[in-house]
Amino acid sequence: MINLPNPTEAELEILQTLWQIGPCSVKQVHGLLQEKREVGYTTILKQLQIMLEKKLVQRDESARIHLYQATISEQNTKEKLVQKFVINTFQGSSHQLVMQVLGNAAASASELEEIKKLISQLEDQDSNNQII
Amino acid sequence: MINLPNPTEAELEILQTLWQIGPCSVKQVHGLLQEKREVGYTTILKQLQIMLEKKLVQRDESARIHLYQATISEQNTKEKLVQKFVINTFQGSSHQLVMQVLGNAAASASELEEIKKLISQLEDQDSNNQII
DNA sequence: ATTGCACTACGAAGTTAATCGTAGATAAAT
DNA sequence: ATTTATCTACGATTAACTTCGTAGTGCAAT
Repeated sequence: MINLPNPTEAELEILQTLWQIGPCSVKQVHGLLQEKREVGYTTILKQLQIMLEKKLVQRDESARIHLYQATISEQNTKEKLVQKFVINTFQGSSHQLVMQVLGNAAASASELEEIKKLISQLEDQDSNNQII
Repeated sequence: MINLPNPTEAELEILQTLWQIGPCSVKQVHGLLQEKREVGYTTILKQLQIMLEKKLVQRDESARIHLYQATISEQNTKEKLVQKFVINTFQGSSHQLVMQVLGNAAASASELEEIKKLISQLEDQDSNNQII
């Protein structure tokens, strides 16, 4: 599996809708994005064509209306983006990022609960690793 | 206080060194960055001049060797960068970002401790807010 | 005084992103 | 069969970023 380039900002915006609704036409993508901001139809079309060249998406050309879908997973893409961001902004310290975000964003009690739960799981894993 | 533009990637790299060592000359910045990657002296000089125009830095021109320093704080800058990143990548859900990072990066036990401590503090604040 | 060094100023080139307009092709509607 | 609407293809533009070379300026050392 070759390594595809990270999506740009505009590309990510499009990917988000592809991840959300699955294979779809330019028109559909444009329709959804149009709700968020003013953007031309051919802009989206062109972006999708560029993304096709970059292999960020693939398309079904069997019908006249082409259907596009993402070739990269949401999870994996976001992992890479986070990784790059952490390197650029926090010199690789993801721990610093977490502290920053938690200190900053007013997390709800239930969200904090969820995070605590995840931490417990991680700690369990850690201790297992050490025991084994 | 007017709102300055977010620093670009190259600008952020320079800002990190300014934050680290305080007011300093082009030569000093270049020296430090040179350790990380090959980069020309005038590249850094030009960047600093551009950053000066953008008011991301200010400089002391009293001596022949100009001294640059950041006009924006590390904390505040990173907050804004994180905010933008969360919007672009996680559609505004910083909670999602935290889950992603924690699940991903192998945090050390002590780091997890630190995060737990912060969460406890946040929870205390929350309950206080609710009581009052 | 002349030469050489260190620093700044500035322009220019190369890239990448993002956006859109126009033209061409295909299908649908009259 | 023409016209109309809908899509795709493609070129062009604009702006931002990054990088560096060259030229100029002033200080220092001979």
